[in-house]
Amino acid sequence: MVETAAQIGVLPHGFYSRPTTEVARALLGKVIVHQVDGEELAGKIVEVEAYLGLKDEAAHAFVGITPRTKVMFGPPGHAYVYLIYGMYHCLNLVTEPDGEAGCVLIRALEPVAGIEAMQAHRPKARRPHDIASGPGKLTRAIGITLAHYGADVTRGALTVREDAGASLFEIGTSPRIGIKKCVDWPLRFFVKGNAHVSKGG
DNA sequence: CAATAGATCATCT
DNA sequence: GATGATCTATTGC
Repeated sequence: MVETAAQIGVLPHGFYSRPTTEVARALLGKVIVHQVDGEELAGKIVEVEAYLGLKDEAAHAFVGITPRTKVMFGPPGHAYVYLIYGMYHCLNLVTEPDGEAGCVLIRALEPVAGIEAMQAHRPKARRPHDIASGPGKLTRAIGITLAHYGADVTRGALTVREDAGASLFEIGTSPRIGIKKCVDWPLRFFVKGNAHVSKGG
């Protein structure tokens, strides 16, 4: 890799080696950066959901280790990407120490760099807050695919960085969306009042 | 504005 | 062979 200065502010593995709900809340306000052809496509995380592995019937990792879920049982700070409904990718970040399963689903981003390229990836988005306000939307906007499965998010083209500004915001909590098990667990977290959150804000 | 149907395929049984 | 951690367009109040 050629980047050096570009890696400043990247969150270390230790950031992810903690209880999943703690990491989920801490990820709000952080910035996901995907470098494509020398251009940076970046967005601030404004909505996430925690999936607790073996304790959580709604989590993919609940069924145990399979070719798909094994990355969640490995070391933290890696990407878990999967295809849902045959056409949309979802991006998760692996949490908990090596050997324990857990991940955080990234549900919405507020675009901060490379916005024109993101818009080009999402021709159907009519307004800025339509570009990445949903798990399937953001992966398409910044170009995440199954090729990113298992990628180390502390180095390489896809990274997560500290937020540049010391932004203060309130964290909202709600049940997770689109699942059929553990429907009442309050594991969805979002930046209150932010227009880029998937459900109204 | 709310409800619903259709698109489409990797993964697991 | 069934099933989704979704999005969009369309229909119907």
